[in-house]
Amino acid sequence: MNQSETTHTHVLTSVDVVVFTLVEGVLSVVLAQRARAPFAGVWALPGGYIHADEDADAQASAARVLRTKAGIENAYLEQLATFTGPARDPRGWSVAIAYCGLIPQERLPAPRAGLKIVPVNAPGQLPFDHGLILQAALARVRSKSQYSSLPVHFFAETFTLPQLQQVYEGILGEPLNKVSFRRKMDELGMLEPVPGEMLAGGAHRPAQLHRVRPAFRQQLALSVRGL
Amino acid sequence: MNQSETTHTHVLTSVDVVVFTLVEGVLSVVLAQRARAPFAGVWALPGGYIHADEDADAQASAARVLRTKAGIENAYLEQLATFTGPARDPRGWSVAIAYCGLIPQERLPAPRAGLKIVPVNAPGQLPFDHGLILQAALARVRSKSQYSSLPVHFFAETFTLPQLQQVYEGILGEPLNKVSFRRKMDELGMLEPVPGEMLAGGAHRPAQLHRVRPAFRQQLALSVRGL
DNA sequence: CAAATAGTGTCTGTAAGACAATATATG
DNA sequence: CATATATTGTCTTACAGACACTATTTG
Repeated sequence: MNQSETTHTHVLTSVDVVVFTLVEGVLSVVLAQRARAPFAGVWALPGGYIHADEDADAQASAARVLRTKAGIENAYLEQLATFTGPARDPRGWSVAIAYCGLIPQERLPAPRAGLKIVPVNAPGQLPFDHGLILQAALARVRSKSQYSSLPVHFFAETFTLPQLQQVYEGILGEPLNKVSFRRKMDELGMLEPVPGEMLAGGAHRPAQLHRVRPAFRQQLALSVRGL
Repeated sequence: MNQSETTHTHVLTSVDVVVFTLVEGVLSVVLAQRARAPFAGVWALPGGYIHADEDADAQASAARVLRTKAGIENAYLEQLATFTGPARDPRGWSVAIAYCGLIPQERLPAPRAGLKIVPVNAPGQLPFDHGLILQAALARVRSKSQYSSLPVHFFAETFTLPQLQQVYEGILGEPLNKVSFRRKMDELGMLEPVPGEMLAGGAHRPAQLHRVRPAFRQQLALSVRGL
């Protein structure tokens, strides 16, 4: 071995997770208060070191971090990007594998100290490069919402098409055509009506409840064109 | 600090680079022969450890690895994904930040021992999870070629629209409509004709040479719809 | 001028959005 | 029945692909 191969200087390797949820239609992100230095007491994205002895891969690390530091389980997770360099963490050259998560609000744990949900438009000042990571996650969610079924992960079991459309509109920040939206959802073929289940919500016709077809539960449906 | 934070078990952190080029219209990938264990002598994706003392970030590591292990400079690089886990490298739990690169064939170094360019369809058996990484890179290039200007990075300075269309067709593996292709390229607004420069290539009308507008040199033009 | 490829004009079909009609709840 | 929202039908418009025509070179 020559020197360049033996000098694999150790770098700090961690995961950071951006978990989105919808709070009354507003796209929001989960922040956790840091327990220790650096930035002790500061609100930040949930993150932590990889535990080589227990994590099957970095996504498992992300799930573990969410569970232990935020009490969150069963979020939909996908890898976002990896943020690296000598300056992003004061402890030294670091690698942060960032994950992007979606979860319905009702699956979040009860409000607790050290955990808060804030609108993505006003996250406050974030430590490290967490502001950058948040922006990247936001761009990812908005981008994928234009051509995939990603937003269904904001719902637990069943939902109506008008509810789903509202969620898409909340994420994308623009109104969508009702007919086109329903046509698209129909073409994606990923939803099915729950027989006999309607959501009555006022002095008007109730809406049909839908759910994700089992075959699509773990995967996303991608549309070739936009929604 | 509690135990879970002090036990940030060290993991091996490296970069792997998938560099694509076109060899007579065939999408091909650069492989380097491994100099040392594990898999000494085996053909693999160029890769190496991050050097915290000299790399500004992981992309700089990837550029350095390409330069030192393959003699490649000035490739267009973008981060692909990060591959992790205890099993992908026999040395232990590892993190490989994978990059995807594009380069025109004429910018590749002269043929040398320990370096080869093989068609993506017949890369041979690759060590680690490099087969998986290659497939992911391939999917990325094909996907982005459907809605972005990514393939212009297979050309050095100037090219004709028919040449560019052939490249898109080679990557996507299907013929494209000439009129639609030119309309799209025009809409993207990223190309400009080189005044007076034509490519005469036979007993027929010569083609106008184009180049990427300076403003788009370092970025991609994204089309909302497909090409 | 014949042949070959470059580049353009135009038609047609498909898909998205606008508009509006119908359906079904509550009070 | 008045009202409000769900759901569906239909028209219009925009855009991608098919087709064909013109342009320009070599031999």
